[in-house]
Amino acid sequence: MKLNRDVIARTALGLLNEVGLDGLTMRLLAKELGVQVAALYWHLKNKQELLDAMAAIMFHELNDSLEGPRKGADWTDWIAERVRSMRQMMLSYRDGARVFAGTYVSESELPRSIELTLSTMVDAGFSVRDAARGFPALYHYVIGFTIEEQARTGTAYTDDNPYETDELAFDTERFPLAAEAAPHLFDSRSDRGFEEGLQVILAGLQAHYLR
Amino acid sequence: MKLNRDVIARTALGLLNEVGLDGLTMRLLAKELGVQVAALYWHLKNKQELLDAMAAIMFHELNDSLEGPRKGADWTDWIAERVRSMRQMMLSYRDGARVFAGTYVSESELPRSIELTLSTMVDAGFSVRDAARGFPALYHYVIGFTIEEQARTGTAYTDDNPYETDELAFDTERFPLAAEAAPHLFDSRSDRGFEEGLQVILAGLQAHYLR
DNA sequence: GGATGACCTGAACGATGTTAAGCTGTCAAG
DNA sequence: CTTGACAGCTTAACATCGTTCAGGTCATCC
Repeated sequence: MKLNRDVIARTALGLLNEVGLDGLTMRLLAKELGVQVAALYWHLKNKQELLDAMAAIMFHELNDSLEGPRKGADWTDWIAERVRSMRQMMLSYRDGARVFAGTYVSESELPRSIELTLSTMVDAGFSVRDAARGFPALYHYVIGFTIEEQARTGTAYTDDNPYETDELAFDTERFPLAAEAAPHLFDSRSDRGFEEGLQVILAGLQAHYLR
Repeated sequence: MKLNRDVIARTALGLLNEVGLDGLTMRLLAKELGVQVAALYWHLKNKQELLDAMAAIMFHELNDSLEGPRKGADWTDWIAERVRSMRQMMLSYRDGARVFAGTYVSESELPRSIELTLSTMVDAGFSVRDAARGFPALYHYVIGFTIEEQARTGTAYTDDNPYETDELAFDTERFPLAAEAAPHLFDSRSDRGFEEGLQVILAGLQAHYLR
């Protein structure tokens, strides 16, 4: 198999799910490709460039089949679905959020993705300014949520993951509200929590800009 | 000076601002403390425990002087101020968000901090459930925003930081909205963007739960 | 058929986190 | 006052990491 930037990055993403971000070494990646380590440096300047290429593929995966909303569809449905699929994309790779967040994507799909989002919101009544200022709230929410989500199940703690203490318990006497809220705060079905935050922010965009 | 977990972690936080997270090595930290590397492992099991200790201090710094809102004050003012100071705390250390996010804090201040937040929201009319489900939207927003913010000015790219291309320009023909929105999307005064997202989510909490 | 250049190997460099074994002082027990 | 234990450190080493560099191999073009 011919080696190139893209094959390397895809193989790296495959390995990511087996070994996690900290376990992803250049040597391991080279072995997986049946090649010596130094060969990778013919195609990539350094490891950061590998991570960028991985993030680019993730971004591509998210946006290449992206279409605008159907005529007449509610803008919130379309936006919500985009945000959900962004989380799902990151969740589909171990440490996916850490790889994706803060890695620059120069993909040509970036402007198209932005344009589609803006036009959907503008069609719904946002000004361009408001759409551009408002949407990042959702973007940063997904990033933050998913990073925290994956940190809880991540590799940072090989054993004794402190997040896995069953039901963080609060002192009912001193912290009655926290104790009552604990099942909601540490719900293991984090889909619920994600969805509710998403709805809150959508409601916020509506309330803050559309009336 | 006597060495202990706390002194080590505080020194590490001091070093962080000079060398960044990737530059923060155990050897450098030992040198700063006038001690041999292995000495650190008497006080810490491994580097992850150092990071946890650092995050714990950051959390402490944020919450030890925390007070509830004044009687009669608007709940959004108090919540907004907490969220702002959380961002400022993370910004006050290089790579602060990466250190803080996804690092478990077992501080005894955690329940008090949660209790204070919940009670403020409950006083404002939220049910305990809604407060517990709604507040994380803000929390995750700050995390995501600040991580991205610091990634843009971080150390991942020693030179040629691709975020610093002056004014990401979009093709005005093909992406008219994106081009028009560019000054808002890549505003270097990121305080503005942060504040607006914050207001959006607060409006969302209000709209989604309080009517 | 010899040169060129893309692509890869082989071997090394310095730096990293971490561990094992041994030294040193303090301080309580005898 | 001596002795022994133990906290706290040093010294030395290990495996592994990202990265570099000089030198190979092999198709391609003049």
